[in-house]
Amino acid sequence: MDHLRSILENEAPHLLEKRETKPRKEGLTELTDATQGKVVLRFAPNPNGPLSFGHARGLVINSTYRNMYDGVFILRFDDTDTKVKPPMLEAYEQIVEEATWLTGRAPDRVIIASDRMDHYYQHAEQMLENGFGYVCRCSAEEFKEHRQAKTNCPCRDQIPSDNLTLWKGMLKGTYKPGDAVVRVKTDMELKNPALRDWPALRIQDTKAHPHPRPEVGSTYTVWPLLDFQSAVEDHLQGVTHIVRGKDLMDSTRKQTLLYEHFGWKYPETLYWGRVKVHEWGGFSTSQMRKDIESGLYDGWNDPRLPTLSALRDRGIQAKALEQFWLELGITQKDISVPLATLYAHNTKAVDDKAPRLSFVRDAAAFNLEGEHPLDVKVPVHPNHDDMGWRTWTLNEGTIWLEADDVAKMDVRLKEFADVELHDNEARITSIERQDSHPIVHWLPASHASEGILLETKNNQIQRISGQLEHHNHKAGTIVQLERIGYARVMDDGCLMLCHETTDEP
RNA sequence: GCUCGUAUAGUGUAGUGGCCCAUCAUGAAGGACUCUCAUUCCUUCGACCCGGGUUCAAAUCCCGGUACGAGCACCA
Repeated sequence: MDHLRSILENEAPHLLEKRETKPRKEGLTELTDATQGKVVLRFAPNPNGPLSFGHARGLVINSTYRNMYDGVFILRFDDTDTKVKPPMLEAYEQIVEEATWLTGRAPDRVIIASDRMDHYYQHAEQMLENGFGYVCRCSAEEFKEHRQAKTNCPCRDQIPSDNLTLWKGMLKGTYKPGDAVVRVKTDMELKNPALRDWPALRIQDTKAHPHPRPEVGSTYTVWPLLDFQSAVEDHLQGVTHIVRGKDLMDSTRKQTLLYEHFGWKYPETLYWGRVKVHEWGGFSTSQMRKDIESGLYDGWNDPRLPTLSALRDRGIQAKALEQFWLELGITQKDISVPLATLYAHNTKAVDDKAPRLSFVRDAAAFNLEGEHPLDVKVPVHPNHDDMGWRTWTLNEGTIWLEADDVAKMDVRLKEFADVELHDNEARITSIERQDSHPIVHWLPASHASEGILLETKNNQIQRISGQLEHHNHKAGTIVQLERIGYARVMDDGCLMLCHETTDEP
């Protein structure tokens, strides 16, 4: 090897020079077949509750692609189930608002499936007329057997006119839920059992389970299933690219078969794997809904819940969520991530703007003894003089110290003086800083009031009481409590810790 | 069971046959700066699932195994 190297050095030294390393890929991978200005993307959450952490991925990825290609981003409500996953009326508005907050702009288009039933009916009829769909009157169990045995169900051979008659019957309310369903004719021999003559529309009892939107209510009893509704709508909206979870891979295959029947071109599709968060495990919208109704949680923005509104109320910035999801990209791997990663992004988003504030937990009172200047001036932000100063006037002698710091005996009151602690006395030993005194945060009693810091820990909300520095930050401001962490101002006396601490093992 | 998918440091991620004794972030440990246990900066730690094959050359291509995940709903 060394010999070869020396030969090369003499004969062709340029071969030994290191070539420039390829730059690391930045941002999302390019979409295939994407033309600037011609890309149409959509994200379709079920409005059966407000958005949660996982939904942020769909929003961030799709809207980032929208921006990359100067395309169109559609927010679509797939609200076609009134019984198993009934929509929540308030969620429609809230989701649009949350999506706007997260992506920094309103969706280019908002589509509500329950407004567009006529389109789905038309396409169902077209399907029956052209013989690539049929009305199946088998029970779910009966059909399941056909699917497994790869045998055609008797309804499959009905001629279009008979199917149309049955379809009219479905619309008129002749059948009850489960009595009739419209199927897409694929092939019962297909390798993947999920694709064999899949159901496209079914009957729902909207008298017993009305749609929560008053303009829809009990108007319709025949409803499209996701695979059909979504496929037709994607075509009508001219969607060019779909990015979605890989649990929907079979959905793509079903829909591609439908597109072939209609003679449409299916959008380019990308998938991501499942994401779990260490600290949260599994949460489903319907489970959260139950737990809120039963009183286990205070509401959708309960800080223990992984909803977007809860995260937002805890002071997680849209930018941090965006960075977090972009960093994960769109791999199909199933992953489990710690919240620490999100918090690291949030710290970056928040620190430079966060005013500093003192909060003394489990405050112990001390009398200040000794000579000292009357005023203490502390910066609002150590790196930004232009953010101003906090001035504390020490006309009274009482100061607050954290219970945990009291044990240290000799401490440096941050930005002020070294003191010795005896009983309830804090005797000033030096105004100048002496080495080796641990620096602690503190407050003069005249500039502090009783306050509460809320922290989510082990799925509990801890209320930490203490003395909070007087301030006039508006509710919603993210401050940094010195030596504690970032917190969001709830109201004058109450703060919420942004990044909960984890107990050391 | 059938079908489909994925496997790179503790956690994520880059890498599409030679730029790779493998990138970046996060994490952990140490340090500098700092009158915060913050921010910023520096250093260190640590990985190509296993076994075959193709090739002059494999993290990368092929086959097999293993592990994990998803779908097989008249839910989305």
